[in-house]
Amino acid sequence: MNTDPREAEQYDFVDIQQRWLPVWDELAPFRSGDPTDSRPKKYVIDMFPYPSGDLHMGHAEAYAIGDVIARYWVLKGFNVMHPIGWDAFGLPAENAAIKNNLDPGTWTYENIAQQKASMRNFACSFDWDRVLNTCDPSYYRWNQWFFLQMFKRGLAYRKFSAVNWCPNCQTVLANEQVVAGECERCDTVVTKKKLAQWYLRITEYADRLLEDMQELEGKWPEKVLLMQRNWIGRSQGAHVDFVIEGREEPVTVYTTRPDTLFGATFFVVAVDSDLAAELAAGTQAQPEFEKYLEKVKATSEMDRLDSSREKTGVFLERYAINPVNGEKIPIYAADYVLADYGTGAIMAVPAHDQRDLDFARTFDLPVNVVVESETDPRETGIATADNGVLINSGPLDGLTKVEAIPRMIEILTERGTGEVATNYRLRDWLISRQRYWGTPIPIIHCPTCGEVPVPEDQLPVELPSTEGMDLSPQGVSPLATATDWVNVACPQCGGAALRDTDTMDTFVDSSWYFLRYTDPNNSEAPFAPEKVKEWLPADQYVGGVTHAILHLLYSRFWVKVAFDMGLVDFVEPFTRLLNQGMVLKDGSAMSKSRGNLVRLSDELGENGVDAIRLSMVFAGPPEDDIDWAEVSPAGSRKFLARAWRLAGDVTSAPGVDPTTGDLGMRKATHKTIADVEQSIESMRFNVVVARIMELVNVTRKAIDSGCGPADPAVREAAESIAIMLSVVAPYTAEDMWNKLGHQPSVARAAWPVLDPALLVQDSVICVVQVAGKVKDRLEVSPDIDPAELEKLAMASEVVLAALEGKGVRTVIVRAPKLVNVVPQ
RNA sequence: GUCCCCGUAGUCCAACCGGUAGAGACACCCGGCUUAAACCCGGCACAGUGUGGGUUCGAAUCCCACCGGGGACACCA
Repeated sequence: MNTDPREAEQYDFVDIQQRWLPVWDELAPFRSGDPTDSRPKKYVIDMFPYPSGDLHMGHAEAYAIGDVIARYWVLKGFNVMHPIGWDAFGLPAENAAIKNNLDPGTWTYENIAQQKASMRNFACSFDWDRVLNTCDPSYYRWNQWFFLQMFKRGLAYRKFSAVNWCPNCQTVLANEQVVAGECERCDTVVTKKKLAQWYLRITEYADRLLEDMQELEGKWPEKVLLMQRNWIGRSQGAHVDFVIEGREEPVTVYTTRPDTLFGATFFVVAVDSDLAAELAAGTQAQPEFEKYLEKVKATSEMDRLDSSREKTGVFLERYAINPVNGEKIPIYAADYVLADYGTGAIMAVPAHDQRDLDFARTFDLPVNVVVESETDPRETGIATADNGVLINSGPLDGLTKVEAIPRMIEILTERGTGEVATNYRLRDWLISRQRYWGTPIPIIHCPTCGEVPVPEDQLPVELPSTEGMDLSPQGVSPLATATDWVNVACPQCGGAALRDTDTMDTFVDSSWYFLRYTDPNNSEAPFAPEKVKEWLPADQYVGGVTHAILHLLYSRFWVKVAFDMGLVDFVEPFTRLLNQGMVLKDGSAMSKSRGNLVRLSDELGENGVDAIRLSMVFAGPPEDDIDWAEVSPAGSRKFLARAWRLAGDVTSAPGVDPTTGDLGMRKATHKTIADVEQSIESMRFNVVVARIMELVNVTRKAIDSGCGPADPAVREAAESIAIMLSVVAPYTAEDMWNKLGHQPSVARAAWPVLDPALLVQDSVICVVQVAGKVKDRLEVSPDIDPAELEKLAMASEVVLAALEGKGVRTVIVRAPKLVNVVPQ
C-alpha cells in the first residue's frame, strides 16, 4: 500500500477532456428546441465570430464569459437558448481567395469547420442544432427579402452622391465604418468619390433610436449608450433663410443659436458643396476659389478634421442679407464648414462661436457681441457661449439666451424667414459594396422600367460561380464580369435588363441573425413570428465594445423596422448587454507584428480547456481587459486539480442525508451558494471563482483535519462545488460529478438549493470603537438588544482605558455589528 | 479642449445601504515531503485605500480641488 500523495491519482486534463466530450455529444444537454419543454425561457447570445482562422484568445474570453451565464441559467432550471453561428461573408475570405487562387466559399467553410471543432472542444454550451452561416443562400435570401420589403416601404433607396471610398478595399464604406478618417477594417485613409449607391433610411429612425435607449438605461454599459447618442448627434435649433444678392432662391442655414442672429457678421458655405461652386461661378473670385477647392481636395480627411489647424477660406465676392437687420454680410467658402451636415452653409457669429471667431481673426472680419459676458471675445480671442443677456439685438435685448432662442424662432416664423429645426449627425446607412463575397442586391436595372425588384419567388439571387472570375478589386464589383448572370429579362416588361452588381454590407447579415436563431431552417420566411416572440428580446448579449455603434446601432434599427412590419412585438433586441474586455499581452493588444501573440491552442495544450476558461473568468471583472502576462493558467490548473481531488476523497454514498452532517461545513457550503448566486447575477464572475476556491479550501481542511471524508456535509460540499464549478470548468466538474457517483451530465444537475436557515449565525463579532477607532471586539448573539450591547461595550476594559476618564458624549449603537463610543 | 470611468499589498483583484480594509489568486519567503529538484501539502509576511481639503460619531465608499491612468466626443454650426 502506498500512501505517498505523489502516487495518488493525478488530475489529467487531457484524459478528462477526451473522456467527456463524446458523452456530451451523445447527450446534447443544451438543446433548446423541444416544443413540450415547459421550463421558463432565457436567451443568452454571444456575438457570432467571423471565420478568419482558428479561434484566438479574445474568442476564448468572450465565450468563456457567455458560457458562465448560459450554464448558470440552465442549472437554475431555465430552458436556455444559447446559439452560435458564423458571420461568414466579408473581405478576408475574398482577399484570401485572391491570394491563394481559390473560392471564397471554400476558404470560409474550411475555417468554419475548424472554429466549430475548437468551440466544441472549448466546451461551449451551444445548441448545435441552430447553427447558421450568413453566406448560405438559405440565410442571405432573407437579407434580400428584407431589402425588398424596405425598398417597398421607401426605406431602401439609391442616390448619387459623394461617398467614402477605401482605396485599399476598393469599395465604398458607410459613415460608421470610417474611424478618424480611416477605413475601419484596414486603416487606409478614406477618400471621397461620387457614386450611385444604395442606402437604408436609418435617419428616419433617429428619434426612436434615441428615445428607446431609455429601455436600456442601466442594462447596457453607459459608455455604449453615450457613444450611440453622440453618433446620432441630435441637436435642436432653427433654419434661417438668407437672401443672397443676385440669386433668386434664398439659402437656408441651420443654427443652434438663432438668438445670436444679430451678431452674424459673415456667411460661410462649405467649399466642396454645389452651392459654393454655384456662388463662385462667374465672379472675380472664381479662379482663386477653384485653386482653393483643389487644395482642400488634396488634404486628407484626417488633416481636415484637425480643429487646431489655421482657418482657411476664400471670399466669394458675394453677399448675403441678414433677415433680421437687413445687413449685407460677405460670403466665404471654407473647409471648416461641412458640405454634408446641416445645409452646408452657416451664418457666422464670431463673438459666440469659437470656429467663427478663429476665422474672423484670420480674415480680419468684424466681431459683434450680442450676448453679454464677463469677458470680451474681441480681446480674449475666446468666443463666449454662456447664458447671458442679449444686447445689440433689437427685439431680443434684455432677454437671456434661453429666453431669446424661442423668441427669435417665433420672430423668424412670423416673418416666414425661418423655423424651428432639429438636426442629426447620423446619415443614412450606405449598404452597397463593390466586392464579390456578400449578398447580391436583388434589383434589376431596366432601361424602360428603372429599378425593378427581383420578384420574391425568384429569391435567392445566388452569387454566380467564381469559375473564371477575376476577384481582384477594381472598383467595380466582380459580379459585373459574370455576363450570364448579369443579363436578365426585366421582370416587369420582359426587355433586356441588368442585375445590380453590388453586394450588401456584411453588417446587414448581423443585423438580424439573432432573430433567425429562433427558426434557423425556415424556408418560407426569415423566421416564424411566434418563435421570435417566444425567445426575444434576448436576455443577455455578450460581445466586444468594438461594435458599440456599428453592429449594435444597425441591429436596433433593423428590429424597429421589423416591428413596423409587424414581424416582432418589441423594439429593442437585447435586454442586457455585457461588453467583455480584451485580452492583452504586456499592456497592448496582441499582434504578430508586435511579437506578443499568445496562441490559444498552445495555452489549451499546456493547461487544458478548463484552466484557460477559469483564468479568463478569474482574471478580473468581465468588462476589464486581461493582460495575459498577469494571469496564471498554471495556477488555475492547480486549483482545478485540488477541487477535483475532493471528489475522490469523499467516502459517503450518493444520496446520503446532508442534514445529518457537520454543521460548520454545511454553513460554509450554503454561505458559498448564496454568495455565488449573487455574484453571478451581478456579473462578478471573478468573485464567483474566488468563493468556490474558498469553499474548496474549507472542504479540504474538513476532510484532512475536521469532520473527515465520511461526513455527509463533505459530500454536500463536494457536490455543490462540482455543480457551481461546472459553469466555468465543465470538464473538471463533470469528472467530479462522475467520481461522486452520479450519472452525466452535471449540466443536468440542479443548482444546489440554498437552506436559508444555514445562513443564520449563532454569534457575530461586534466591533467596539472609541472615537471611530476599533478598540475591542465582542462575541454577541446576532439578535442582541441594543441597550444590552451598549452596556457590554461600556464594560470593556479596553474601552474604559481608551476613554482615559474622559466623559462620554454619545454612543452610537448599530446592533449587532458595531458600537462607537464618542468621548467628550 | 469638453464629458465619463478608474487609482486598495510587489502584481491581478475583493470589501451589500458610509460601520472590523482582505475573500481569492499570482509572485516572494519559510517549513514539510524528496538523495536532490519539480510536483504536492502547510504557513508567514506585505497595503491603510493617488494627494490635499471637507461632510460625518465614523469615509476606500459621499462632496470639492489637484495629480496619474483609461475611454468617449472633438471644425456637427
